[in-house]
Amino acid sequence: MPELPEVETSRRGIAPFLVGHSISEVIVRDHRLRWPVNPDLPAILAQQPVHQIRRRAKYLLFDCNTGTLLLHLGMSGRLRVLDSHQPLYADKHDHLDIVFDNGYRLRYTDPRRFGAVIWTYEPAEQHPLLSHLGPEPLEADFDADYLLEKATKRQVAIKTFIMNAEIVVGVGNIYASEALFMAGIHPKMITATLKRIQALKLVDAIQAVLGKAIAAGGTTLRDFRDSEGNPGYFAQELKVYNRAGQGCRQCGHPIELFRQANRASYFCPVCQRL
DNA sequence: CTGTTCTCCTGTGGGC
DNA sequence: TGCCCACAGGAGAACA
Repeated sequence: MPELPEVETSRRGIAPFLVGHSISEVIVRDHRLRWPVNPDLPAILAQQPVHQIRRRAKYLLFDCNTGTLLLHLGMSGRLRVLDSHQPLYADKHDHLDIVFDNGYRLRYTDPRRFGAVIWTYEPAEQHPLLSHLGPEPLEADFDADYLLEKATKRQVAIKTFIMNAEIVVGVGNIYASEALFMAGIHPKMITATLKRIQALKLVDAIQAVLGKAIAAGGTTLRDFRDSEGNPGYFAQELKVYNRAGQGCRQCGHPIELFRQANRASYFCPVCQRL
């Protein structure tokens, strides 16, 4: 479910309630996430202040005194902040609560349990899950020169390439399709044939689509909700994703759908060229 | 090494 | 209404 804009929307929603406050209690109702939740987590986190909540790729990083809590939402994860006046009934998939000493409670919900909650004592960026990640798409080191340099060494379809977190992080199936449409590039194009002008357009497109999606509070196709339970509004701005058979917003030709690397891939055969 | 496919899990929507 | 199948926003692991 969540790609970079949805994770960033969640971060912005929860941080004001939690940053600077200490954890008083951690309740793990189901430890069976992508990796089992460390049984010592409640003891480790108790009484620790959360100094900041950062995002790296699609991970949220809660910086504490002795280490960092890494949280990934997987496909169906959600975060909410409950206040002390709300009823504490826990639903079927409410797997974890982190209670803070100001009365707020961070609740992690994840029906498919593809998400992860991991404690690390080492600096977060040195953790094996983070240490091989590529640049953040919205930061300066992600540019056309970088993308071209990586692209010329590969023989992969461009959509697979930009969804590879070792190349650039945060671009999932929705925004990969959207960015390629904006850049006028066919999703099957082989990376090694990428021209400089296309690399420039693609970097611009990735940054533009992610930026607009963050501003809209993310994309809600079905599940995604921000920390207050509201949907994201970028779904209505999608140009190709989930629009198979509907007219291209630029040329009117029906949007096509095919399976690429086991994922749905949407494109306009007129506006996007190999 | 590169590139592709499989896998984890539950919920939902479409076809019959 | 019910049953069955295909598929869903991620990404590590296993495979060729």
